[in-house]
Amino acid sequence: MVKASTSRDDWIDAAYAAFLRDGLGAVRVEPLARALGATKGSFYWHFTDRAALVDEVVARWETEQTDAVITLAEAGGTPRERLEGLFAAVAAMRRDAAALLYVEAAAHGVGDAVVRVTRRRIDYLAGLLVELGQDPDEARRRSVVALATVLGIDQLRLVRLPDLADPALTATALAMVLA
Amino acid sequence: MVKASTSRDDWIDAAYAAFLRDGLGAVRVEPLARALGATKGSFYWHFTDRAALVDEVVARWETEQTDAVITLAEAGGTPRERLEGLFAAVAAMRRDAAALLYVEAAAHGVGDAVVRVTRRRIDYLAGLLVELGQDPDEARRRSVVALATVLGIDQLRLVRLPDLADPALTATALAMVLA
DNA sequence: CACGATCCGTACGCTACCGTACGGTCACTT
DNA sequence: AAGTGACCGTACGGTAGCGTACGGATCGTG
Repeated sequence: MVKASTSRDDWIDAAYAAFLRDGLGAVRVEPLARALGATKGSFYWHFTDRAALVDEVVARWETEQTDAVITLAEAGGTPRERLEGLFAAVAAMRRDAAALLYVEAAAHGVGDAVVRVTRRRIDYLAGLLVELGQDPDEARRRSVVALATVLGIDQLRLVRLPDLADPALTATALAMVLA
Repeated sequence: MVKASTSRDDWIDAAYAAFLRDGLGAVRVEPLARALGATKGSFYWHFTDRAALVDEVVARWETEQTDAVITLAEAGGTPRERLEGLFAAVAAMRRDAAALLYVEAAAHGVGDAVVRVTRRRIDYLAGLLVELGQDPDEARRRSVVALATVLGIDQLRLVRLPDLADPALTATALAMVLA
């Protein structure tokens, strides 16, 4: 039996999936409607416009890929455990094309949200490094570098580089941050 | 006095500028024509289609942002000097939105070229690190991490993070690669 | 049963872009 | 002066997407 109706959350689910696969640019109303077996009539009932859907996708990105990761890391006791938990959580998470978000943010009107999330990420990591005894300024620089590395690796993944399969990569990156 | 005609190179110049500013997606025939004060009639005389222009842009990206950088680094004598020259050249270069290329490559049919350039970059850096006595596998991993870091920082730049202005960032990154 | 609210499909106009057709201009030749 | 080829403008058709108008269906409730 087919779905009777398409809820607001159905639209967000589909949009988030499209975002993970191909970036924010892939969050388009008519293709999503086709994929859902619905029409724009439904969409424009649940949302005022495409931008509203994009906002929802970015909000979900923040909770799933920042709140959740930090919460997971906080499970650790010592700062060292939290740091390792953070790296493990980030390494394990499926981010797919989410890296594109930084690139597409401005064009889609969600630049502010992305900046805020970026700050939170850097602040959290830098805080851990300070707890581990690093100099605050140096900790901040290393945090920026570490975040950049994750974003860059996601980007490299998009062009399918074999080197990225190496499981030792995470260990190397962690060592480089701590050294 | 106005330009009499619009040469093939004029088109490529304008396209490359648009690429640096907003990525490959901004390489569009009609907007470029407007910017050049020309029309599509000129464009389709010089190029078979938009893909041909995109290919030229990517070729230029390779020579300017990979060939040139490696050539510059090779000016150094010792491996250490070449490594520092490489980092300095990369830090000094205006890449702007070129980071987007990794993201857009597949969609615009230039994935192969980007993969080849990426290999060259990693190979060159890994070679230097091996010369400096690092284990080949570890050198490769660190090279991947270093390249990813540059790409990621370019991405962060797109959302205008203040931390990126810190001139010590390059030194930190270099130290992390060497440590 | 009736009726209002909720939800959705269809059809439309609008914009932006790609690529083509075709005619016109201008500078050299001969 | 006529011809030729390089170069370009204009006009067109085609596609893909956004947003709106509006009519119809369905369902809960009095």
